[in-house]
Amino acid sequence: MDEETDGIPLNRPAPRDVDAIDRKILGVLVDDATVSYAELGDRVGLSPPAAHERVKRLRRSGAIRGTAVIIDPKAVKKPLLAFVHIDTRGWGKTPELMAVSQYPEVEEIHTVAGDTCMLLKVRTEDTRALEGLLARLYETPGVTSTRSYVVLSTYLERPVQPGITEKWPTPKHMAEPLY
Amino acid sequence: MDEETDGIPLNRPAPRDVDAIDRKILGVLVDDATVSYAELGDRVGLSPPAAHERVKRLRRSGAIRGTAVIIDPKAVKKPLLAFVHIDTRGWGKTPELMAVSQYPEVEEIHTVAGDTCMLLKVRTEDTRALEGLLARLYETPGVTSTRSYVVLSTYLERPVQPGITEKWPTPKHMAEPLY
DNA sequence: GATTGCGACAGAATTTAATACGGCCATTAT
DNA sequence: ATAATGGCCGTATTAAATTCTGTCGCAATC
Repeated sequence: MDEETDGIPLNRPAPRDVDAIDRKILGVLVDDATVSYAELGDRVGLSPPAAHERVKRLRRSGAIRGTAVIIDPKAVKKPLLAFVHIDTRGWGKTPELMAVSQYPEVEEIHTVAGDTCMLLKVRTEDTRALEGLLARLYETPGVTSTRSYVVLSTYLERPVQPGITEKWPTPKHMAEPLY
Repeated sequence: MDEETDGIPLNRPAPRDVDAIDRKILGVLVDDATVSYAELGDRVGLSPPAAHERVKRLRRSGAIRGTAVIIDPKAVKKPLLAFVHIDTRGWGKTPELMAVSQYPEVEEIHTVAGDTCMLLKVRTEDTRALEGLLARLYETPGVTSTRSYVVLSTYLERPVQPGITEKWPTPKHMAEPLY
C-alpha cells in the first residue's frame, strides 16, 4: 500500500521540485550510492531518517531513476568505445533501427539535429567487433551511410550531475537576444 | 588490515577474470544496485554470503568502479543534451581544454579518430546555456571550431552492460582478415 | 597416487544499517 | 488566532550486511 490503492492513484503531496539540500544529496549519491543514511545525513546536515525521507521522495518523484553499479568496460572485454553517426532515408525507418538496442554493445541511441540523423554510442571488444556491428547497421533497411568516431582516450565520463549551471552573461559586443 | 600493511602492498590472489556468474551479478546490479545480497544470491544461484564475496571481489578488482544513482536530467534542470565536436590546433593544447571538465554540464570528454579531434557530451538547461558553453569553448586557446549535435530524442541510454558480444562471422564474399 | 594447501561456498551468529513510529517546531491556510 | 501540514529529530524495531566457522572440490606437490 504505497503507490496506489485499488488502482486509484493517491493524490501525491505536490512533487515539490528539488531544493539545495536535494542537490547536495544527489551530489553525494552520484559519487557513491553505497553511503549509509547516517553518513549521508552528516554530509548534508540532516538526521539519518530525514535524509532517508528525502531520498525516498527523490525516488518517488522520479528524480532518482535508479541505482546502478559502474562497470569498468575493460573488465567485461569492451575496451573499444566509438560514436557512430547514421544517415537514413527519412525518419520513418527507425523501428528496424531500434533493434540494435538489443545488442549489449549499444549504450545510447539518439536522434540529433545536425549533419546526420542518428547517433550511437557503442562499446566493443575490438575493431573487428565494431566492424561486425557496422555490418549489421548497413544491413538495416533505411540506413544509407555511417560515420564512426573511434575514441582514443576518455578524459571524463560521469553520470548526470546535479550541479546547477550558472547563467551565461551576454557579451557586451552582442545584442541581447529576444529569447 | 585489508589493502596493505605498512605501505607494502599485499600480493593479491591473482585477479581472476570475471566468469559467467560474475556477469550475471553485474547484470543484476547494473539494473538495480539496491537489491539485497539475499535476492542477488537467489538470482544467480548463490548463498547471500557467497554473492557478497563475489561483489566484494569485483569491487576490489576494479570491475565495479562504484555505485551511483541515475538522475533524471529533467529533474535537475538539464533537459537539453548535445554532442559537441571540437577541432583544435594540434593535440598539445588539451590541458586548457580539460578545464571544461569542471563544468557540471560536461559529462564526457574524449579524443577521437575521425574528422574531428575531440568529442564532448554536454547537458544544459536550454539552448542559451549551451550557447554559453560554446562561447567558453571558443575562448579556450587552441580551439579552432566546433560542431554541435543537439539531441532531439533519446531512445536508449544505459550504463556499461556486462553482456558479452558475439563474434562476427566474416561474410562469404569477403576475404578473411589477417588480424 | 596420496596428500596438502588453497579458493569458493553454505549455514549460523553477530553487528550494523535501514525502516517505522511518535513527538516537536515552523510555516501556511483557514 | 488557530488548526493543519510538512519537515525534522530521537528512539525503537526490523531487516540486511558482515563476520565467522566448517565443508567441499580442485590443483599443485611430493
